[in-house]
Amino acid sequence: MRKPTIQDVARQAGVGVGTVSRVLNNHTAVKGLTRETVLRAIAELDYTPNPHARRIAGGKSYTISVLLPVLTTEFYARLLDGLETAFQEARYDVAIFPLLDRSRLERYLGSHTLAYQADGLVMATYNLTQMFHERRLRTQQPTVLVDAYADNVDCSFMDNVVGGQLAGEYAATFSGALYAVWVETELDQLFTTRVFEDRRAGFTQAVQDAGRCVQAEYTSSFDTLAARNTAAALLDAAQADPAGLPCTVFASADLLAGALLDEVRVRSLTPGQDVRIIGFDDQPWAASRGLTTLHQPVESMGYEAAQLLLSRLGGFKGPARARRFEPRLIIRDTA
Amino acid sequence: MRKPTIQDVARQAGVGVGTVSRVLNNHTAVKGLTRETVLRAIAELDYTPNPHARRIAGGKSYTISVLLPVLTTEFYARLLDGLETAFQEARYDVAIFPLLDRSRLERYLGSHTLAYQADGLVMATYNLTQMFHERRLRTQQPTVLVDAYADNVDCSFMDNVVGGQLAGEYAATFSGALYAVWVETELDQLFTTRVFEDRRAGFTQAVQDAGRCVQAEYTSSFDTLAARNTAAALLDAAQADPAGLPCTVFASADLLAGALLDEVRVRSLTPGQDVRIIGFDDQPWAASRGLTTLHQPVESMGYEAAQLLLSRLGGFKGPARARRFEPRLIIRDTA
DNA sequence: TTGTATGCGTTATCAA
DNA sequence: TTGATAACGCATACAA
Repeated sequence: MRKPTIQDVARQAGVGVGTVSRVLNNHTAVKGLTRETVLRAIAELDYTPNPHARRIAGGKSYTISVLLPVLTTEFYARLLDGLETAFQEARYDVAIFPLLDRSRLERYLGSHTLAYQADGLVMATYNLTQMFHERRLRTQQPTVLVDAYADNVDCSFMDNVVGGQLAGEYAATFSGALYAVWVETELDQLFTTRVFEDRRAGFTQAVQDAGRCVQAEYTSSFDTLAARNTAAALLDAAQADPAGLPCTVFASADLLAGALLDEVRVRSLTPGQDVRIIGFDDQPWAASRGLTTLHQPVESMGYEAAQLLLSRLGGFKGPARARRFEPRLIIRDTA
Repeated sequence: MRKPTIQDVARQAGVGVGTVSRVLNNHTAVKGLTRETVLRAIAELDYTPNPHARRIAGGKSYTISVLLPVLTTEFYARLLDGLETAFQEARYDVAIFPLLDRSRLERYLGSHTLAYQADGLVMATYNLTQMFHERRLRTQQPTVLVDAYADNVDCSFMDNVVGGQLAGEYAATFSGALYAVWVETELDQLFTTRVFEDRRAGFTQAVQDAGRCVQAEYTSSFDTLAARNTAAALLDAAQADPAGLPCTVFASADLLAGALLDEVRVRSLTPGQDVRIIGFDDQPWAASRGLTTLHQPVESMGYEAAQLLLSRLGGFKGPARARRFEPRLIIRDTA
């Protein structure tokens, strides 16, 4: 059976197509009663507007392309949630371009689909911007950065420096040795982010300000095996040092904190007592494991990024804006 | 400046719009000369057809939705490559729906976008099909499975049983003990696949057929730390056993093989001599590390899946077809 | 083999 | 506030 069109709805409601269209788009106040009638007709016919027709008539694609690396899925799932919620509210489609690797990025940039496919671009990785600039791809479309910061571009970012500071301030309240585990900066420049550097900077600053110093710092790649080995090395050192325990460890990502928690347990040490642990990210398992960590308002960051872009699409011409979000310390059992 | 339309091209080429359209779609032989003229005009104007107009005029979306889990990115990047190549040739767009988690699946199924957005569906995970059936979502659209098999649905799949057999046959040619490491079946039912069970079945069969038996089997989750621990346990056992070395190990995924290779090196054993290793997947690093492994024609599998779907879209009405692809043993240094 | 005309389902413009 | 109607850019049936 044929899909109902706006014509069918208009007929059913006994109004003109224009009116239906206006209801659909929340246009200039359609009179309450008429609006009701139209909405009822829409419901009765189970009508869904044809997006393609809308696109050609409107001369826009009503689509936003989101370029995002596929890495720590949890984070990006939440980010997408925020983005999609906002865009759906504005009747925009979201086309996701998962950057599985560099060759796929090339593919997207090469394909002309971006030209027609998108009214705007969301880029969820810092270096992508650089790439766009380098390659003179100063994309025609309005662009917004999420979870990244750059001048002259709208962006919605997480203040990882503050996150690190919160961790540092809290860690400094505990007596005993202070340790920190950092994430090795990735080699792949495409997906490089500054988040870990930022967390480190904030933490170091806060610890210094508190007149404390870090006993030892460790670095691990973002990988369970490496994290576990690093945890073991850290605990070896702490246990060997007469003044090493109790100690407080800032693990700059929950993945690292989890590995440390495992290793602490294996050694029959008590988390939160012998070894206090502060993570970062508030992964889904963090609550059940009692991990003290920093929670990031990722959805809000995504939602706001979308709003920034939508305002550009709505004609906003002002200078680039930056929206800052702050992680929040969640105190649980481990510290 | 306005984007050129098909009208502009027709004017520039001195032909009718119909002719331009025909050239665009490789329709009924347009005379060679006319074709040339049109193509030149297209090039001169740097014309790109407006996909939205095409969609509404054609009454189709010319878009294929691809639902795929985001797991072993390497594999899916290659799979997408095969799919996109085929669909691009047929002037179909590909909309990717990365299933980061279950809630996102719900989102896709719930949103009406699939209805208009796709003429066909590619599903890259076995259980998705089940879900579609269970939820009576017997999708209106023609559907094809990739890297999965089911009755009554077109599918293009990798024969992991044969892959396991090849590994088993080759392993059986070596004297000494035989070991195997399997991947723990994932708990998340959504993304469950049968690939590891299949590899195991094939391997076991081949080893039995060769009159050999497996000394010991190990299971590991798909994770570097777990893999490394498993490798250590295996080598502990082998080294403790007077007849344990030299031995041959089938690691049913390169991730496991890599961890084993690391552990072998750490113990100053010689891969390919003390411990022969056969992996599975042929990851990008496999060649440089000399890993003997099974290579899967993933791109071809994707390409063929696309062809199956395209033939349905072209009106093919026959019964469900299944295209089978076989892994190929790549012998390098480790075995 | 090619050109012309019509239709696709919206949005936007202009009257009413 | 609403209805009628002209775009939007392409595919396709039909005519030439």
